Amino acid sequence: MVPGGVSLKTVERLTVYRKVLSDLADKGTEYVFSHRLASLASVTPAQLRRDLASFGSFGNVARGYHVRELSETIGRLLGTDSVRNVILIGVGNLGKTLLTYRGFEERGFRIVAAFDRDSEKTDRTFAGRRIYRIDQLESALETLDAHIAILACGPSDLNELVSRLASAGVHHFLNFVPVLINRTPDIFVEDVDISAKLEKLSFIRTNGRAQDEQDE
Amino acid sequence: MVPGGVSLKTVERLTVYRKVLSDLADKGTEYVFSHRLASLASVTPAQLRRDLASFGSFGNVARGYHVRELSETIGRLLGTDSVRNVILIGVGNLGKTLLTYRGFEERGFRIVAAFDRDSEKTDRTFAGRRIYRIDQLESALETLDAHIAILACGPSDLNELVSRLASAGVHHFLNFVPVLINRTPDIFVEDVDISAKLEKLSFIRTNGRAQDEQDE
DNA sequence: CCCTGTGAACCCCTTCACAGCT
DNA sequence: AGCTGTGAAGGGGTTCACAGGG
Repeated sequence: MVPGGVSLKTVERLTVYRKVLSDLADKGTEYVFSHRLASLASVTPAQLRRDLASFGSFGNVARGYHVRELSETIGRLLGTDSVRNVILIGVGNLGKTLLTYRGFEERGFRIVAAFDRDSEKTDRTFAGRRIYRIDQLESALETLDAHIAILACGPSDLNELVSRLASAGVHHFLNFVPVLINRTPDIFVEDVDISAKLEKLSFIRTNGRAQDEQDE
Repeated sequence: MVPGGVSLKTVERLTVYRKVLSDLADKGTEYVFSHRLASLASVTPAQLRRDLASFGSFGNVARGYHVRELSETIGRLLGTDSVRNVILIGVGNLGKTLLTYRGFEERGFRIVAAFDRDSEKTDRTFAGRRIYRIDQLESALETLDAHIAILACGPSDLNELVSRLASAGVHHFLNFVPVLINRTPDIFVEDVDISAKLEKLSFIRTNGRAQDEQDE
C-alpha cells in the first residue's frame, strides 16, 4: 500500500490500462466501456472499475470512459506526465541494449547518463549519452536531476553501490543484476529476474496445466 | 493455482529460495534454519516454512534444512534438474544480448536456436546458435525438443506468431514485446515490461514513500 | 435497458501461535 | 531451550450484485 491508500497491485494494472488506452487513442477511439477496456487489459470489468474508482470518478454512465482524458489522468497519477530522468549503471551488452531502446521515451522516461567501472568504456558517449566513470557518480548526479537508476552492472559490491546512490539522492532502482539487494526503508527495488520467470514457466509446464490466472 | 494445489506466488518464491540455497551451497554451508534462509530471501520464517511444507516435509528439527538436498528438491519441483531447451524469436539488440547472457545455463536453461524475419540475419550462427528464417519454424521445431519461447521480436503480428508456435508445440512464452498477448487456455505468458516497472517506481516516488512490501 | 460506482461477501494468502519433537 | 510443521486467526484483494442514473 502507498499512503494514498492504493495497493501496488492496482498501480501495476494502472500501467496496463494506460498502455491499452494509449493504443486505443492512436486508433481514434474516443470512449470505451469497462467491459472492452477490461478485456483488452485481461482483467475483469469489476476490477477495472474498482481500480479506477480508488482514484476518483472518471466514468460516464452513458458513454463509458473518455479515452484520452483517462489516459492523461493515469499518466498524472503515475508521474509520467512530464519526463522522468533515469541513470544507467553498467554499459555492457545489456546496458547498451537499454541505451538504444526507443520504448522508454514514449512511456515518459529518459536515460540521461550512464556509469561504468571499466575506464575503457568511460569518458565518451554512446547513443548520445555520456558515460561517466563510477567515481564521478556524486558529482555528476548533482546536475542531472535523476532519481531512478537502472542497475545493469556486474554483481560485485552491488549493495555498497546502492547505498552510495541512495546517499546521492537516488532511492528507486530497476535491478537486472541477479543479486538480492538488502531492503532498507528508504530504497525501493523492482527486480527483473528473467531466469526466475523461466523457472516459473518451467514449473507450470512440469506440473500440468493451470487453467487460471496469470498474474505478474 | 496449479493442479498440485500450490499457488503461483509460492512458486515465485521457490525460485528465490533456490537461488539463495545455491549461493549458500557454494559457500559450503551444509544446514540452514528457516530464520536465516528467510532473511536471505526477504520473507518471513513462517512463510518460508509454509511454502516448503506445501510440497512435503524437508526440515530437520535439530539442524534445519539440508542446503544441497533442498536445493535439488526445489530444482526437481521447478523442472530445472535437467536442462530445458528454449528458443528465441527475434535477433535484434535484445535478442543478441540474450544469446550472449551466461546466466541461463546456470539456472538450467539453454537457448538452442533463434529465429528472425530479416533474411539478412538468418542462415548463419551467432554465439554458437543457428539463426533460422521464421518460416522454418515448424520444421526446425520438430528436431529441437523446445517448449518455451522467448519473444524478443517486433510487435507486428505477434499474436499470429504465438498461435503458430502453440500449434507447433510451444505453449510457454517469456514476452519482452510491449504487446498484450491474447490469453487462451493453452498458452502461458510471462511478461517482462520494463517500462511498466519504471512507471511503478515513478508512482511510488510521486506518491510519497511506501514503508511496506516490495512484492514482484 | 445497460452503464458506473460501491457495500458486502467471498476467497486466498500471510501471520500468529503452539503442539510435538530433539 | 529452540526448531519445524500446521490449525486457526487475520488481512487484503477480488468478485458479486445492486443502487443510482442517463
